[in-house]
Amino acid sequence: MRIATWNVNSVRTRLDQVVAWLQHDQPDVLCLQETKVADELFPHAAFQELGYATAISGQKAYNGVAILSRLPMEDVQIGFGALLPDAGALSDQKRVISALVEGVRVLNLYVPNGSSLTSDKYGYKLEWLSCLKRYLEAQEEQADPLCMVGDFNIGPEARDLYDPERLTGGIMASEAERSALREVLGERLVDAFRLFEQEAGHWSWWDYRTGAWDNDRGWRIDHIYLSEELAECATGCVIDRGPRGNVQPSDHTPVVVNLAWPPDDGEEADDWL
DNA sequence: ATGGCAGCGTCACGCTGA
Repeated sequence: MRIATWNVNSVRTRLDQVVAWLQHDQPDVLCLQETKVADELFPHAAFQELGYATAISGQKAYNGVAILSRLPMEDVQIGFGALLPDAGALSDQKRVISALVEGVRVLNLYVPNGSSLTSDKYGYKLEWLSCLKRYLEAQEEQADPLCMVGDFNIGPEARDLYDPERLTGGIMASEAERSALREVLGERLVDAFRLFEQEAGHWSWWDYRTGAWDNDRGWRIDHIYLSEELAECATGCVIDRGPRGNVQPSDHTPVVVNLAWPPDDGEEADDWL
């Protein structure tokens, strides 16, 4: 099973690029962030024509997440509110959607950016991450293997930033954000990309401004996290830089994980014997 | 220290993102 994540910065503006990428890469599941469209205007048909079912949680102009799947998708859950009745206003912005695919809980997140360390939005980001931690505790009780993907708006380590000396401590690289993310991951979730690649220089986002793409000044802020039973099945995880080089690109590019899932029945039988 | 680029909503430019 191949699962991908891509912040497309408007699914309508990027529709042709997303369709082309789906046809080329053929993931089983593609999770989108920043769809920036109200549900009634979501371009379902373009994806259905390619054999992908759609699960969406959108709003006008900002945020918005979607899951596209060519495998059967069950039990779609929208917002923190689906598992946390007391999530309240933290569930208002459309940043959380999940679905069960082949017995895997695919959780698609668009973590708030936070704007700057002195902004109210920064406090909201930390609050939101703390709510996510509680949400995952509730999810764990359901006992489904978890594949948590999305735009985390955090570079977890120095090797995830093009200029760690200058950027560490600032927005998306502050200790409070990083430690909130570590709390979310706990002992349960591992970064799929880092199972296969230890070096710096692998980015998923390049600022539109100041020639960041041309100078390869990027960050790795789009991640795929796996619970243990899935991590054991991971056979590769790559960042596909290609779409960032498109004409009129998103500022993010897709991240893809390959899983040998469901596990081979024969192996299970061997284990059992 | 600041703005730079892009999308949206609604039609001139402010808000938001990262």
